[in-house]
Amino acid sequence: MSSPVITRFAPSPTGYLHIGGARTALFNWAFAKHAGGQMLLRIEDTDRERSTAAAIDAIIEGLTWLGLDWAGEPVSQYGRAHRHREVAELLLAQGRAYRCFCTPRELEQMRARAEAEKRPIRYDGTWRDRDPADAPTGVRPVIRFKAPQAGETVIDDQVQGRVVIPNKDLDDLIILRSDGNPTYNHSVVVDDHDMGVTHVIRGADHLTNAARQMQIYLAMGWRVPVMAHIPLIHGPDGAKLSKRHGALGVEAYRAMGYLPDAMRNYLARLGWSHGDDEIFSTEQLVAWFGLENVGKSPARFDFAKLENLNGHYIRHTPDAELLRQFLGFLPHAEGGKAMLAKIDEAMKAKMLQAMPGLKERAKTLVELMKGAAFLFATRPLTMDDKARQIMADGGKAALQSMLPVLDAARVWRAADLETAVKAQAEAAGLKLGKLAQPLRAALTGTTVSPGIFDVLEVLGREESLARLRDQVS
RNA sequence: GCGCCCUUCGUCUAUCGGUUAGGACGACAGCCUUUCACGUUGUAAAGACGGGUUCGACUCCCGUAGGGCGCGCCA
Repeated sequence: MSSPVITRFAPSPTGYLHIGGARTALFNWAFAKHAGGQMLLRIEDTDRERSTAAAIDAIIEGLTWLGLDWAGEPVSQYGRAHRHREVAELLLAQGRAYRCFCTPRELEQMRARAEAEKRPIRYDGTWRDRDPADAPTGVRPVIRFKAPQAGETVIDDQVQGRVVIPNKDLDDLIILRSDGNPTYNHSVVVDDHDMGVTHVIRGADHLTNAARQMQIYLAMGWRVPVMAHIPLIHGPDGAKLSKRHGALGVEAYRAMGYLPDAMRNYLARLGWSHGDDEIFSTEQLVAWFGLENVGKSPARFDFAKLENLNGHYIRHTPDAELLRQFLGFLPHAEGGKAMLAKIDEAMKAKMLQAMPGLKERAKTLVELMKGAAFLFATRPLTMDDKARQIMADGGKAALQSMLPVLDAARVWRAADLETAVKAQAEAAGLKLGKLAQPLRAALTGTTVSPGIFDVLEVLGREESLARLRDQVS
């Protein structure tokens, strides 16, 4: 029996939980749960300017919405700075690190020169073996890790395989800034070690960092955790995921009306697979998840598939539960709060009644919201001047002739009504090209509606049907 | 520029040396439905390229091309 698995999700508070981060969290979570272990949450908040309470809340809320939990309280990396400093001093004392007195300006010049000469951009090791007595006055030094210069660093990655990086390509990284604060690569190692993390699962953008971090583990004589670098998510064009491609926070997806279950399912399938299984429960994900089934190539984000999946989850969620989720979604939706304010118990009952017809047509909760809008229309429905004119011009006759058809149909949508009215009008020899739009608005009270007969069903068929006839005649 | 990684239908993927290269989304066509949606049936659609290794390569090796990531006193 091996030691319990401990994974961690370690986002930096950027203001929202990035979709890629959400998937990383999901993988960490699923892996830990699968192994009967647990996931920890650490906020990489050493960049004080970015680390606001709101940014941290966004991460926690995003994870919670996705249904991912973690053990214990979130760890603040910044809060552990003293420990990072302590380890840096230890490395210094052991001769595994040294003080570097180069100024940022000098380093910049060094980089510029290297670039101009087409040389690898790397710290040249000026202070690596230089006598600290040569130190210029007035320069606060940083502490650099004394990285091995020969040989290679090998990462036995669970996803990427055996990755070999020549040590000559890794320079002496700064572990402690001149202001005494630790840098990322150093903090990560100290924290992961101290927190007992057994498996580090993170984005492939950290692969090179893994090599540098491993050198620190080795220098400290610490056990190196199992590494797994999962491929990044790309945009539809194969390039980096941009804002317009979906590089949004999970909050944005929530606002777009995606169900957390659908999101979780979609994200899990992005880069991971279990044979031909496409739709699976969280329990199945946990039961099936393994690093060996994570692919190595980046996956493109595909809204069409997400939407399809979301539609499936909406359709398969029991009405009452869907209503509950819908109500919880409204505060996050554009215009949702206004709708929420109009929802009382009676309205909830109506919505529940209309739900079977509604959810069949909605791929997102936003569509569900639009679909439900007809329930809020005030009655009797009113016609605007334009509609009235059209009715006088022959629209009334056309519509009247349609009543038997309307009556027979179980469900009508505004868009369909438009088509049907046009067809009917043409058959009657009427010029009603412009009839549909205003008529639609007039009859349903909204521009988007699942249709008249949904209204009738919910309000009471007889009465409303009579009211509709009144309007037309 | 240097290092590392990636490459099967448009997209997500299965395949772990021998398959008619399978599934899903999307697309198209039909059925169901007096509309839409749902459902359902079917069609088109892939191993980047070039060399090897092997009786046999999508699968293993090398190269080329294309793409990605990294190279901060950011994380």
